Amino acid sequence: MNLASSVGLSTKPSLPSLHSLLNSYIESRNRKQALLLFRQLLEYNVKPNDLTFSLLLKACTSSSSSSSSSALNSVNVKRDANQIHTHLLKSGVDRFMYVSTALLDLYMKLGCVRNAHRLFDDMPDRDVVSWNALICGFSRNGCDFEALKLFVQMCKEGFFPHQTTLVSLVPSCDLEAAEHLFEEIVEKSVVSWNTMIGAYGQNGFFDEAMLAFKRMQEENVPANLVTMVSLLSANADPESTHCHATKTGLVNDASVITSLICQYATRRNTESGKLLYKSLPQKNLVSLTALMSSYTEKGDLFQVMSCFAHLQQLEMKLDAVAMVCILHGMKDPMGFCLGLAFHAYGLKSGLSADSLVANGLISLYSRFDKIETAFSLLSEIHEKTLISWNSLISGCVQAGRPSDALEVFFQMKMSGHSPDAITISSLLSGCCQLGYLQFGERLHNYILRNNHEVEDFVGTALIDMYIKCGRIEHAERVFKSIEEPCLATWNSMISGYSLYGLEHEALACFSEMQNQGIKPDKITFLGVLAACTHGGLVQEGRKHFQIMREQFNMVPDLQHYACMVGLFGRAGLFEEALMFIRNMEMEPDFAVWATLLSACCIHQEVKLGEYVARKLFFLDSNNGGFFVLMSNLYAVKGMWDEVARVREMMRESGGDGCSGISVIEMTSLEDMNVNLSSSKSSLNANAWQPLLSLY
DNA sequence: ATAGGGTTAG
Repeated sequence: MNLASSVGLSTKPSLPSLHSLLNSYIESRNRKQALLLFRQLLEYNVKPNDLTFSLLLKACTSSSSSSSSSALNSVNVKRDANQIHTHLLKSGVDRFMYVSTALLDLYMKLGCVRNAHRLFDDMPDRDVVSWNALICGFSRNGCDFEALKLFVQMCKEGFFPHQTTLVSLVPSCDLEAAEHLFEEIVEKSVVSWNTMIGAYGQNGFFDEAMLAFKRMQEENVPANLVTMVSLLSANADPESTHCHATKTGLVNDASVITSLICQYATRRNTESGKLLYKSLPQKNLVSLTALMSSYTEKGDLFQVMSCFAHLQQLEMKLDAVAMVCILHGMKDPMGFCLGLAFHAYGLKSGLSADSLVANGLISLYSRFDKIETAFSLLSEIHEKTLISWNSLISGCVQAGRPSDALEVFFQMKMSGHSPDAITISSLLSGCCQLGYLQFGERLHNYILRNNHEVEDFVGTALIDMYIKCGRIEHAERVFKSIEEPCLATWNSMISGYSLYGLEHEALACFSEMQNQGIKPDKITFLGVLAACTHGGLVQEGRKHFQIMREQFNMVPDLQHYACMVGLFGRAGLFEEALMFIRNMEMEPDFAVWATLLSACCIHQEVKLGEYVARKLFFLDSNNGGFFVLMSNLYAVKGMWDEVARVREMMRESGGDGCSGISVIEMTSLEDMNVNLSSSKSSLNANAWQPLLSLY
């Protein structure tokens, strides 16, 4: 390839002319051209100086590849940085501190922490700027402890920390230390305030973020667009922030608009999001992605697609993030077809090579039980991240193939990844499906031994696993070890007690939860009502149903109604049950009537039972469950002719009444094969072999 | 120097 023509040079260039060319590449963010020019300069035996390197490094740092969000992570840039490093040493320009510092900064931005550190160690002299680049780099790459250690070392060596260094250290500290650092800053600039607001927000201290913002206003430091963005990501109220941004003129900024769209989306307000997007003078992909994501959350596929049409009208192209967002919205069969079309778009545009998009595709295919496709997608990812593995593991579990999930988990371990909270909670939920207590216990041990935090998700999954595997006392122990259980954790425990017929424990748990200031949701009430039903606590059930509607303004779902019908029916209060069904705000479904029929069986109510069975037949004649119930009801009353008639109807309708499968825990591979080789489960004994000796 | 859209989980 002719390098000269590719960068438009035909004669030996002078250094100043090369520098001005490099400057133009920096402006157009063209890393590749800048490097080509540099290579050509070497071919022409022009000696680069410190400015040449400085410009070249700037071109690398500011480079933005066409679409991928992970531009700076690419292997290519890392390779280029290493080459520049070599030439830097060869030419002796590394004696210029500012050039070495620029390279150090690039290494840090690429995540090459070790290279950066070595470069720093090799530097003959350091100044505050190079120290800052090093400390800031460690902090940005999540090496918080290192960053703090270096900060101390820097102070020991007599350097006075600059405000920048202090700011960059804030994310490395826990919050209290950050506050101390912050108070150390005498002249607090907008940037310092923004950093503190951001730190509060990222740690979930939303009230503190708001307080810091108020203090900042009191001290007459004017907010800028970063303040708005940080506030919004600290869950600030979108309306009042919107108001503030409008008054200060900051609402004209695209990133503020994007953040507002997102924050309105958390309140399910897509209408304001749409208006904000429309107000943008320059449409851009990031804001549009935020808007699409708000529609995705709401399940409004039509609006997602019209956003996509809008994007095409503007002749914009999707990038990886936008693609992932769209794929995430494909949740029904129609969506799956569209998802396939977007897979094709990804293949044509090259986007599907991005591991982000590949992960999104894996979840898409698993959502529709296409596990084989998901498997092959994973195998094609070159740099498999933990998220890629997790996507497939959770995909298998969701598709009802927990043993495949375990197989993938084993492969993941082999490839050198350690499970995180998401891996573990997915696997635990897979254990529930298999009733595989032993493996669940191993995961629990793994969590304890590796000091994994038993946080919301893992804690809830553990409790669920123990409950579904018959060990309520273990579930209780886990529950009691959690200091501040979240709503889902409380819900698990309440419905667990209810499942075991421990209605008083369930109700005690419910009131304890409210004492702790946790607001119940619909799932909580499902557990509470089920507890009342199981325990025959009619009055308690009535009371809680009323509390749910009147005190918490919730509209009951069909499941809540079914629960109540069961409560009345089991107590023999058939008139109340029927009145209740008549007064429902929605059409009773199969489950509601089936609950009543089952109560008829208990109380041998043949006449009502026949009436209900007819209802059920018209609602869903393919669901044969009510045949069995009816047949049992007649049998209890000794009405054998009727039993025979029902059995005959059952045969005619094709229902065999025995499609259930029981799974019991297997303690050896032989057991497993015996128990499951003939069932629907895709359990693969070979996959389990290594697991048994895993820990 | 501080920041904007996204994926995996109960």
